[in-house]
Amino acid sequence: MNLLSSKSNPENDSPTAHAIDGITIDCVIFGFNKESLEVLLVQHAGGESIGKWGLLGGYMKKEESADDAAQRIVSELTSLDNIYLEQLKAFTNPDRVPERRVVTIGYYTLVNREDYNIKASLSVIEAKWYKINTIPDLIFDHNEILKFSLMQLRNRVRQAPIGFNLLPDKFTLLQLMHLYEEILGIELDKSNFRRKILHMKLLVALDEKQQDVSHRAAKLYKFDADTYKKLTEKGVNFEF
Amino acid sequence: MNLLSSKSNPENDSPTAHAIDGITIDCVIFGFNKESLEVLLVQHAGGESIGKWGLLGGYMKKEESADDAAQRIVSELTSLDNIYLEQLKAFTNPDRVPERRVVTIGYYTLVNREDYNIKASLSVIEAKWYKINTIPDLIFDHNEILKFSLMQLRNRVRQAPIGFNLLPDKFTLLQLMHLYEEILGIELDKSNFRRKILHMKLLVALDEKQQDVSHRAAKLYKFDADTYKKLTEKGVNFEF
DNA sequence: CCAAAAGTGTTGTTGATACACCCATGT
DNA sequence: ACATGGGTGTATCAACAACACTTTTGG
Repeated sequence: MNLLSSKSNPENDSPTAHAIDGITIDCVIFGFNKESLEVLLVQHAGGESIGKWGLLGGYMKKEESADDAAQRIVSELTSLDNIYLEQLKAFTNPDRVPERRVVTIGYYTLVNREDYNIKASLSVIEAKWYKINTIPDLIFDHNEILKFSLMQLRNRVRQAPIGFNLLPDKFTLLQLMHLYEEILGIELDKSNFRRKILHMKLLVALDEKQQDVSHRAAKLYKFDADTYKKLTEKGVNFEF
Repeated sequence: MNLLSSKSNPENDSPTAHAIDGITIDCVIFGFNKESLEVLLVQHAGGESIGKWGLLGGYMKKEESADDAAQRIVSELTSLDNIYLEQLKAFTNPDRVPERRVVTIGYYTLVNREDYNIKASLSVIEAKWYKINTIPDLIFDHNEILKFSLMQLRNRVRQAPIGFNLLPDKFTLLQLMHLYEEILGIELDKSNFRRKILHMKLLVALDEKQQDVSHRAAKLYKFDADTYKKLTEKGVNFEF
């Protein structure tokens, strides 16, 4: 009756015939600078495509999960811990890497550039921020991974307040608005944005104002993660 | 300067130290029956957990992509081609399978039960539909994969009309409404649902009615994929 | 005083929600 | 005639878009 036998659950099979050359992790690291969304790329050091830029990557070790591997790889470069990290998907095209069969699991992360800058000097890999619309030709399928991550970011940002991870702890409403404008590629109305975002009760107004600006100083706010958790069950709508 | 050397792009490294035992594909196959959402599970035939149910799975071959592998594996069981299939993510917990290091790439698919039933007899694996809220204990981390796929389905169904893949070509508005009610776990107002869905112009009214029902026969509709493609750029909102 | 950005108020329109009601058909 | 689901109409309310306006501050 069961001609396919154990094929129905192949994780029990002997794997010899199916082994591949390895699994890597590649991370799209997003940052926000003034008014533009940027990505951290690293210099390709060895191998056949020397000199080209690519995403930060590394091998997944046998005894760690992909999430752990991604956290490790990112903190090796940036010294940042506990950053927002989310898996994109596995990229498995058989000829995505010449000669060998390497599957990569894509991740994207949102970092606060202010935190990053403090510790960037610890890094020993050549790394550089690129604006989202001036990305060069990258190694392997990294352009594809990047494109996918942008799509994912645009989707996720509408459903959860992940955008806050790109900003400093204290920010103005217009900074936040510019962030959304840049990520979503749309223009927003100042007045309507204020009303909507304040209505959500996710922001806490601080007793502080901007310093050293040549115009009226704006009030600073911080994101209230606790309130968010309480609201999150009902589903918050970040459509702008 | 570049102490980490080629580590920055590990896909160029020798893979020997990192090789894992294999990559499998596991598919959550969703179907819709009368008023309930169901999942197709298969009997675990060999290995240590004999007799247990699990997701349909198979090895990814060295020369195929994960998408191709998933299509192949599903059509081997159901004889269905060209079904709606989407990658969930990679599941990589180091001890998700005892003894060996097997990473699986999860997929979910939406099938039309009417099509499926016709050809089900070709299958040689024990397979059975389970209602979404009566799922037994599954092998490995398959319960986790299933849970994740449900979450994903609920999210995706709000943003694109993928739900249609679960219905026959011709359906009534109330069938469609029940589908959304079941997937999202909410109650909908008949009148408001009609208005909203017809407003979208994604449905084409057919010159046909239900047959053999013991009440007023409802008009049949079909989904218009062309109109959807035209509308899809502006973003269609399937929030109910 | 002017530029530039912060911040407030008003108004028309749209769309969601709730609910009442009529219609067609098989038993 | 009545049960069952199919299908229509309407009043109310909340959210959003557009846009005009006032306030604060540095140069």
